[in-house]
Amino acid sequence: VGIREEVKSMVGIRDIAQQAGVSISTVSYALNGSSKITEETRQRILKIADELNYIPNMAGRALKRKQTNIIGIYFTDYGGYFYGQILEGVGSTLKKHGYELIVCSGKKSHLFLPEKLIDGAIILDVTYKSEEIFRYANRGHNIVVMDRELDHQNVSQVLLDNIGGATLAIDYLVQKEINKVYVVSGPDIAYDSRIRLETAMDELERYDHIESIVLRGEFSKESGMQAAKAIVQEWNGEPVGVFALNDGMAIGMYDMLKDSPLQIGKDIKIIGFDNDEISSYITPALSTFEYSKFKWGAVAAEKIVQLLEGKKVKNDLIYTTLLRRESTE
Amino acid sequence: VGIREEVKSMVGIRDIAQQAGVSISTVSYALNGSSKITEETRQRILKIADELNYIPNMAGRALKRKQTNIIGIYFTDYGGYFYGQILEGVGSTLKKHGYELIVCSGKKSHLFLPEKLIDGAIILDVTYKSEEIFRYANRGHNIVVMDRELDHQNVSQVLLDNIGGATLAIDYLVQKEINKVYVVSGPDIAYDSRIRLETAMDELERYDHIESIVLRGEFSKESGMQAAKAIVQEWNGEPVGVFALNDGMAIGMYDMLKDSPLQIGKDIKIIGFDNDEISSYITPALSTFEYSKFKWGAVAAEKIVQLLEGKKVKNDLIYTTLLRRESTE
DNA sequence: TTGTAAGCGTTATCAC
DNA sequence: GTGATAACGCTTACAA
Repeated sequence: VGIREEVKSMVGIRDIAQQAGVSISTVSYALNGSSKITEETRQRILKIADELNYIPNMAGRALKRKQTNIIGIYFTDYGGYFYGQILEGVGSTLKKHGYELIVCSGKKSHLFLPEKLIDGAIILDVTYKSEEIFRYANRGHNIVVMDRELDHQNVSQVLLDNIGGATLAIDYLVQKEINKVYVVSGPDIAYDSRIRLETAMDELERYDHIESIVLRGEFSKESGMQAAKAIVQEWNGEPVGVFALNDGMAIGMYDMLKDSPLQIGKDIKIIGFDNDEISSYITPALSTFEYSKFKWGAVAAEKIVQLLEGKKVKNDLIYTTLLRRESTE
Repeated sequence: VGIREEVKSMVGIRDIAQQAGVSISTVSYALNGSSKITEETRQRILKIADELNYIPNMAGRALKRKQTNIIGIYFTDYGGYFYGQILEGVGSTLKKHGYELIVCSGKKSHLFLPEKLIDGAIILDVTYKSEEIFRYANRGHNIVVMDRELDHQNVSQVLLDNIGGATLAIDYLVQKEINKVYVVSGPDIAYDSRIRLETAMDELERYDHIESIVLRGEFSKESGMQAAKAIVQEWNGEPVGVFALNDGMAIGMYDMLKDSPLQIGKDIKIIGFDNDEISSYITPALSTFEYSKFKWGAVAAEKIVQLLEGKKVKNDLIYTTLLRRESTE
């Protein structure tokens, strides 16, 4: 009782060979579609393999082939909608090229690459240190990064056009008859945050009459609420603009502003980034920057395949477009 | 130019052995912390391994050990928020027990189990046929299912308390002075949908004065819109109730009802299931059934670990609670 | 066309 | 305590 049932002794190519009365190499050839074998024996072997429910052992195969045809994608966490779309893009593209995709998270899974469990990695994970990526790239592993700049022969990048987006965000806000613009930043470790912040501040400098204020956030809803609180406290009745560096924080601000005198779209004009699914459902709908997450993933997938095929790979940019909604009138 | 850079010839235990002037078995012992070795030689070997940047090869190890310490979780698709919470639960729990988690999707990845790339599988994926699960279970593989009933020595289940939820949903609606209740179903293949539908209809039969109508949906926003359209068309001015078998469809209904004379919460009282993140942001906020997705995942993870440890495992149920919000007044 | 045998990188059983 | 050596399941020269 309660004793562990051993996995039924696996059927391998030697079992098939024995059944078929041939050698294991013949079986291997038959299974792998080698042309060195009679169509007749192949059929016979295939039939037996099927009857025995043969499924090749990954470890044995990988050990010999030195590849698994599996790509790993790394995210900071498992957060929502955002990743879903990317995964659809990556997954469907990899499938076309005969690769499987697995989603990984956590420090230990970083080893999948040097352990050779996966043939390549796609990274959108701030907790994955660039230094570590470099180390693996130096070992000869192929990697695509979606969240940083990294110059290496074995690494390719697919980044968002944060600069275009952030510039446009500011330009759009300042034409709204506003004298004060808050920029709610993400964490410093996040590349997207750094670039958006830097760009926004540079752009704001071009407008002398605008007072600009940075509020530190963490890309989380909670930090958005904090930022909103600060804004409410120092509000002087004049309309203000807010560029939240992601939608999550903007949504957090909504939660806070609900119980304040500031009316979104009128007293406070908010613009986010990333086009979260929620952004179109909240009231008033949130202006934001959208881009095809599917395409972003698909392009990343193409890059990793090209790297693995030894092709020359250039970096790419995913463009963003402004969605004007009610939060900015 | 463009020639594929070969992965630097991997350093293995034989390289370490050579460097250290010992045999490979000694190295293996040192690395795996065997007590048959001088602390001194161990330190020396560890140092060399570190200098050489040694990382064990997964395939070699898995081949010998016959296990990988990796668990795979299977979802129907990569859809959003819902899965994120579950993954946090599964991932953190598995980590405690020394297992890694990978997220898989797609037919071919089903083979990871018999290929022995993963030690066990957690399934929440309607496209994973029960017949296939049975087949693998019969081969001796351990599996936890979150979306069906399956009686097998090597399979354990962690299901939602759909019956409790659906019963309560109907009871709650009928006390709202309503004479007509629509049930918007999910697809037949989905266990959760079947149980919720069945339960709701059974419960509705107990109320003679209530007219009940089933509208077929697919758990998608689009199918929710279709359902709403049908309801609007036959509306006679009397308030009606709707039990949407998931929040996604309820949200789709909102989209449609926006341009109709029916006012949500007054003319049409809607209740969903699953507590999507969006449900609290839409206006009016959607009444729904919530449950801890984190816990659901955590329990599933515990089950798979227990199965792998050969322990006796019993099935489990995750309870749901009604969130009363404005969509039902 | 088929068989023999070496080897992929580990682990683990023996001897010593 | 350490070292040969045989597996693990598969692929692939090379031989027959």
